[in-house]
Amino acid sequence: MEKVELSPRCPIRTTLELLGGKWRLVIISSLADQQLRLSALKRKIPDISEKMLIQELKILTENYLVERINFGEVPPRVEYRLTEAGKKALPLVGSMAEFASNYEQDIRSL
Amino acid sequence: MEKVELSPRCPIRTTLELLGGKWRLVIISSLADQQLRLSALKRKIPDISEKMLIQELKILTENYLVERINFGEVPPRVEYRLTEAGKKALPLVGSMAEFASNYEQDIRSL
DNA sequence: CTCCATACTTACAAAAAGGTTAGTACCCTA
DNA sequence: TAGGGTACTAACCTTTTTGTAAGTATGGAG
Repeated sequence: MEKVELSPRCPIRTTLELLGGKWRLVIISSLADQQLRLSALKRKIPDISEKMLIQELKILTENYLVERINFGEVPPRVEYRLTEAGKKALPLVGSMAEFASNYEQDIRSL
Repeated sequence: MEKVELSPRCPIRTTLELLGGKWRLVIISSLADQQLRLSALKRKIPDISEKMLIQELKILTENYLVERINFGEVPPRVEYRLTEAGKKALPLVGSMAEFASNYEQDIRSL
């Protein structure tokens, strides 16, 4: 729930602390090519609960992976986008996609 | 605890189901270049509990990412190694390491 | 015949993650 | 002045994950 303080130098652990869990990478990949408001993210990730979405966005923001832009309007308008550090998680998403596709291949031919 | 049945086609989800959690990728990266017996893995990952190590190895084995080799000796001798499918998780470990290193850079210059 | 080493199991408990539901604040519009 | 749309909070509960501690099986060495 709070800002992550990194454990002593296992890069896997570091990455898991920042990006682990069911939703963070899904959120990041949803922001890959457009900044979106909360309501749009909700629509893009239909099965996430509102609580988790907001909570995870908050953590990602606190860790400088996502930036929150408040337009100060009423009704509220807030948009989220990846920071430069956050964009660097995208190759990881790519690796995961590739692993998944390889895996399904490999399993079928078994 | 049981063999994973894949959810309908989100590659991130697929990969998380197979490799998510605190230990699986650590185990996989420990087996990257040598097949090891349980006791050796325990030494290599000192802070994993025996139960988790065995449990996660079992799941990885059931999902064809790790192979269990039983030498049928007494006292028991069992070794674990990555399958071809398991080796394909290594680039993912690489991406995670790179992300972590980038991240620490980016954070420092902030 | 007792003990040892190794892999593994089981029962239980604690902690973390995720989900549900109801509510708040804000100003605008009707 | 009542209601609507949007982002967000809070209290509570369930489920999942992880950890702890004790115990099992095996055959050979002493």
